[in-house]
Amino acid sequence: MPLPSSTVENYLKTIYKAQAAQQDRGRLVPMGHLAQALAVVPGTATTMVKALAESGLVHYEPYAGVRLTPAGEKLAALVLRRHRLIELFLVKVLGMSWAEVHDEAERLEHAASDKLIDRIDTMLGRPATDPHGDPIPDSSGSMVVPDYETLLTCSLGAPVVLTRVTDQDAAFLRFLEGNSLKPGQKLRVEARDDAADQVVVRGRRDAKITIGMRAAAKLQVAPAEAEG
Amino acid sequence: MPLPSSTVENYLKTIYKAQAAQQDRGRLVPMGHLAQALAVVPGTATTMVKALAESGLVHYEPYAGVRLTPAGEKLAALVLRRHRLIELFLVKVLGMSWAEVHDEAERLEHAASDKLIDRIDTMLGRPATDPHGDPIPDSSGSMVVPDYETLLTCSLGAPVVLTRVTDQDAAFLRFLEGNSLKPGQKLRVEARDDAADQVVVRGRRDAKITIGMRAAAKLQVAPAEAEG
DNA sequence: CTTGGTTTTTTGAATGGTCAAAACAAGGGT
DNA sequence: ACCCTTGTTTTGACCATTCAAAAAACCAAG
Repeated sequence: MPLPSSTVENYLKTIYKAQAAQQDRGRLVPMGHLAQALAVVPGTATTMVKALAESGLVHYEPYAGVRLTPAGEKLAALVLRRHRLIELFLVKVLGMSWAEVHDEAERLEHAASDKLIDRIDTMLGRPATDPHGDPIPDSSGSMVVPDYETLLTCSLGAPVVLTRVTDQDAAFLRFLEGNSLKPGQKLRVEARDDAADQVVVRGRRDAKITIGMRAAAKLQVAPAEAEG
Repeated sequence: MPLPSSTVENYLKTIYKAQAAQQDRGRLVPMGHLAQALAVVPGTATTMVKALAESGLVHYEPYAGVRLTPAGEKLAALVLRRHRLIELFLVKVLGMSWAEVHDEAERLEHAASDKLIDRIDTMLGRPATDPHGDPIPDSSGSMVVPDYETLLTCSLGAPVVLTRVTDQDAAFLRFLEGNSLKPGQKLRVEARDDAADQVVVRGRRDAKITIGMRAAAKLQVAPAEAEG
């Protein structure tokens, strides 16, 4: 009944993202994974998850893991909505860099009222994605999650558009920005070399950019038609 | 050493405002007053204040009261700065009503980083006051506190400008707004009647507005020259 | 002075969130 | 089947913040 604390919101958000990250939604998230993602010891996660289960926000199976209930999923999606709208707002309206908005949003998401979030949403024209290309849930908590290819899986030579970056690390984002690798940028994958752990990309003005495969997997793309 | 929690920030802010509200800065704020302002029982305030004294943020005299040290005063001023810049930002940039921004700012002030606050400050052109006319401390924590008259003390008939409203109650602010009584508005006090608890004011388009003396004391004004 | 009433402090207990470390369960070799 | 590793839960403790209620200090009036 009482508002969820920011701790609760963070647990739900983290479970949500862990579920989304594993191909099979609906599978249980192991406690260890959750604890690590939240930077707490496993015992703490167990305690907290049992409390969340009491409140009907998660389904918990001892020694197996945890999964959001529909109620928990909705709450988590609304936290994500706040987070992503705030990020986009900070970039678009306050001119902050996409590399620094994540931490800021991480704190503001627990303090902003629904009213404020709705205003931001309206002011930004009900945007579909945040600066990293992450989809923004609507006010009822539902969200379309497009299933993109990555620079690791898309076909060689095909023109694509960078649509989503699935890593919020500030240093990584600054690197991308320095190479004009932001959502919307048109690209082609020129070559991949498994042995050398290299993916060679042609970006803005045909500039050649070489990145590792772990990084390439974090850059999602959609097919592009025209020339850029 | 660690960042102050929002609880600590709220105690400091409240002590600061209590000190400012009593004519004599430097006088001790009684525990009872502080407890009431923070909506906690007196014992809680005592406990917390002793901890603040340990950290060197306040000077505490048992059975007498509490006063901010220079360190505490600076911290409090920076909280106030965050609060007031956020309020102004919400009004100016997001178009929210001045009646509803107080509560929002009350939560956001503990979550916004210095970087964000500086950006807001810059975007608004380093404003001197918030939507209620309260002065905004600069980033070093210093602030000019002008000493205004109120609608209760200014001379009858003299043209004045409303400069500051020292009450954040949403219903009161909505009432003022409905009568065009916002900072910047030119006014004259037409009459005062102690017995009837009435202050009669001529405002926008010479509209006559009658308010009680308690309310009049909360409206601060400065002398105005020209006609409005 | 002494008494009475108000304000303040103390004490003991509760809550939410956390950790460290001991105890426990699960599941795959050999 | 057994053991051993790995992951998980339990236990006991701690910190910050709070309340309720008992005890103490203060102060003004007689």
